[in-house]
Amino acid sequence: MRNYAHPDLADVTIEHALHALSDPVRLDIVRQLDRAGEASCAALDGGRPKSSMSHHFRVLRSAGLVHTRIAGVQHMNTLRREEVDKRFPGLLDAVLGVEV
Amino acid sequence: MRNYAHPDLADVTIEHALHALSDPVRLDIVRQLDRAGEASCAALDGGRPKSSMSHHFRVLRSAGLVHTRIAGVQHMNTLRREEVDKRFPGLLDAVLGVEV
DNA sequence: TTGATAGTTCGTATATAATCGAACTATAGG
DNA sequence: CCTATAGTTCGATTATATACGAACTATCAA
Repeated sequence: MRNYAHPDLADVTIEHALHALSDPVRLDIVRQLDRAGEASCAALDGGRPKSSMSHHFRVLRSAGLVHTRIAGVQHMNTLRREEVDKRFPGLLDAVLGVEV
Repeated sequence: MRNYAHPDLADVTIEHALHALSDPVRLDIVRQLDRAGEASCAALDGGRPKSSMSHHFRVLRSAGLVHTRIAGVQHMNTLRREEVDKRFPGLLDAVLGVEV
């Protein structure tokens, strides 16, 4: 694995983004990235198996929500905030702003 | 069927709402209700079987997004706009405002 | 009361998604 | 070169969703 492909936000549908956000594990990841700014996969796993997390990060990347950069042995994730905000204005604000 | 139970929005999670909105058929229903204000099930079916539509309306109701009132032989649906806006501020604006 | 209309419920088939162990790949450090 | 670490990929299992025909229920109108 040299590096990841990240889709152009123009190619991401709102359905795709909503689906990615509708899973509790992934929503938790997104919330943590929103606070933390950048984090490795391991830092966000909450005790779940690596293969499960790998699956969820893949879904988040394919929905254009998360960017993953390889930094040595770690894969560092960030929210694609600006791009997502441009493509889906107000969506992340709404989702992240909810009283839980 | 005398009438429907509609959940209190306080009992609806954001995950549940996002999941309900992530299906293209249901998103289409929500868009149409947003424009039309109120519509029967049949008016929104786009040629799909009644049993399929019944399923999707049930999901939308259980996510607190749609209210259904029985009017004679028809079941009239509306978006629960105000309540959803109070529970998930900005969510419907974001979802309905997207460039398709 | 008969028939038409609108929608539900049930059952089943099929598709999609989540979970996670095991084997694998890549990088860093000793 | 060896080992540990971080994460991926594969494959199998299980869970959850979707799709939709068929039979049913409720209402209205003739």
